[in-house]
Amino acid sequence: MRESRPVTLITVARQAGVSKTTASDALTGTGRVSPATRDRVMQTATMLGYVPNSSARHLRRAVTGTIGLHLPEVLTRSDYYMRFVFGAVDQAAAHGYDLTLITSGHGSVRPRLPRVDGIVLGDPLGGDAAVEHLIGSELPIVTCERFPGRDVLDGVVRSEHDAALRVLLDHLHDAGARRPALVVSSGESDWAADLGRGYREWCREHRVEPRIRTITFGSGTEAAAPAAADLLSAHPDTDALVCGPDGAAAAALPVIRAAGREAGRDLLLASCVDSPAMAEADPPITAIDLRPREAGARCAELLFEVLNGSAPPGTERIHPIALVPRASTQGTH
Amino acid sequence: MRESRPVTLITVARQAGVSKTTASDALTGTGRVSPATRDRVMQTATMLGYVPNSSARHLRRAVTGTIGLHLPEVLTRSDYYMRFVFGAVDQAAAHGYDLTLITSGHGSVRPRLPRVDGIVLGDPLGGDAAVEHLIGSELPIVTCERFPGRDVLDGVVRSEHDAALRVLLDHLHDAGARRPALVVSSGESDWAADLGRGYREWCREHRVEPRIRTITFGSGTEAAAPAAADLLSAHPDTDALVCGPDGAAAAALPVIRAAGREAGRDLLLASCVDSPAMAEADPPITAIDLRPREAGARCAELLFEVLNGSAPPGTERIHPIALVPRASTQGTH
DNA sequence: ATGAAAGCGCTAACAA
DNA sequence: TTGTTAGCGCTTTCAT
Repeated sequence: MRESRPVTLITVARQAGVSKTTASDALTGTGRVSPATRDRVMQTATMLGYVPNSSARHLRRAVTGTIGLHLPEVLTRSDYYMRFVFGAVDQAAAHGYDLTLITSGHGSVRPRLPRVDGIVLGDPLGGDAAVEHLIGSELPIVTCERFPGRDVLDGVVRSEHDAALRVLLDHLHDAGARRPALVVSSGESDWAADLGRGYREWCREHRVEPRIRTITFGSGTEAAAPAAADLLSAHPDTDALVCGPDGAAAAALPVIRAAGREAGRDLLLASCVDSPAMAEADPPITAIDLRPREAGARCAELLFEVLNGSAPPGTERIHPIALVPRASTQGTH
Repeated sequence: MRESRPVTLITVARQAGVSKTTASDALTGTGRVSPATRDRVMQTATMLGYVPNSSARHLRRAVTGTIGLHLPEVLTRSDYYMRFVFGAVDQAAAHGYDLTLITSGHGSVRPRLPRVDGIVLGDPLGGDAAVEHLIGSELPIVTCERFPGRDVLDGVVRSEHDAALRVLLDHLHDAGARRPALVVSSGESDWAADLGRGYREWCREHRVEPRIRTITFGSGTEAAAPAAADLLSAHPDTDALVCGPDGAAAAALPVIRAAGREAGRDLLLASCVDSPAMAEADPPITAIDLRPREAGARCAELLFEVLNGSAPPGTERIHPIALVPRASTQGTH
């Protein structure tokens, strides 16, 4: 037997012997009703299993109860973004919000604005038309990492990737590496730009020549292997390899073996993005844990604060990230 | 300047010189209006950038426009589930539906039923209290894989894992393996039960003794390594290792090396769940591609058909899966 | 401290 | 073929 009739506010009100208004005020806790009636109403509500109809509520309040999330189109390849999404969904749910994934709308001609109260942009890429379009919408926007070439919008959650990379390079140095090389994505993303900068600065300070190979953002691991191979053949005395893109370090492992080197011994290897693949590689690969789930949650959190006015526009929050040392940077001591 | 006033149905109607109803009928395509006015209304709608207010629509139609998705609590560890979710979200979006992730509600005492029009259960585990609760809700339910010990609910999308495993075992046999072993999850999931059955049948037909180690569903890769190690030391003449759980095969690689064996040469290795980690392992690991994204999409699709009555209750759909041979099962020919 | 009434934007029923 | 009216469930005036 299907549920006969959903329990509405009126059901509760009648049962508790009060008006719609009072019932509403009691349940939403506006502090307008006496504690006594409030308790009574709440009790009957729980008893009847009342669940507010969010469509009606949203209609009345002229909000959607939904936030939008846009990510670069590398989704399925990336453990990082998957976790980021779940963190954001979690946090949204905790605030009673839904989350809609905003696709870049390859199909539709004029990408329609989604019905959302605000937007989170994960790793906004410079030159991304969809991102530009969203920014033009005047909706509250929080980004994860800065949008290259623009001021902070309503809010930003970002990490100090340059500093973290320098910690990683110091760690490699401690393990004996003197000529570290870097495989990194091109700089449309603030993250990649940060990494490049941190690396170059470190090299300057340590008076070593930068050895960089750049691959397309989101190109994934196919591009990483050739880049690593090229790097190792061009500079055979490289004693440490740092890979930026998610998963690239794992893809470099076969290349390293093919070059007759041994990861973790005569060639240190590290990744700027941690993932299960890094932990389970052989040898396990040292990586920077970007804590994507927390990052996603914090972006959503900040957006809610912007929405309710408790965070001023332009708020910037630093999301801490951490080095996870593993066998791949053990060296020979 | 914030958007002055959202464009509503009335705006469109007035602009097109028709009534609310006609505008509505024109835009929803009920076939009540003349083609001429229909075109005119649609044109003004696009011109004004009209976006229907889904809260109002849902309120009126007495639906939520949302489907629920419940998964076993192994989410973050599993590439499979991540993809599954995105497939379902995609499909839902294509039908104008939102998707709410249903958590097992560790926090709340009495797990509240979510406001959804129907539910997809991914890999429902026997004995899962949250799943039982959802099933008791009388909401339309579609499962991915059968719910152990129960009849098909409103619909099921499932794959023939036993058959696929037999194809895999034949493949190993062709590559010279005669004594294959299996690491699999315990049988609360229909998937794992299927695998166990397929393996035992194959063994019986080929007159070899089954060599199985069982680990907890969702325990991830920590449990897989010891199980594999135990298997190899108990049966040193094992010449092929098949791992069920997502990622377990990659975790087995170090164990295999430690045992002095070489994966793909004197010990074939395969996984029952494909993932990027399998493709990028060294050597790349043969696996069964479960096509999770498509599976998620098909579950959502079937649920929609159940909701609009075009699929009869109890509908069962087979989701094809495929073996992806890689170097890890090359053997010595 | 509480009620009554209006109305959010939409669609289904009833008219014409 | 089209228009008018009512009402989905809720919150917000405005009144008491």
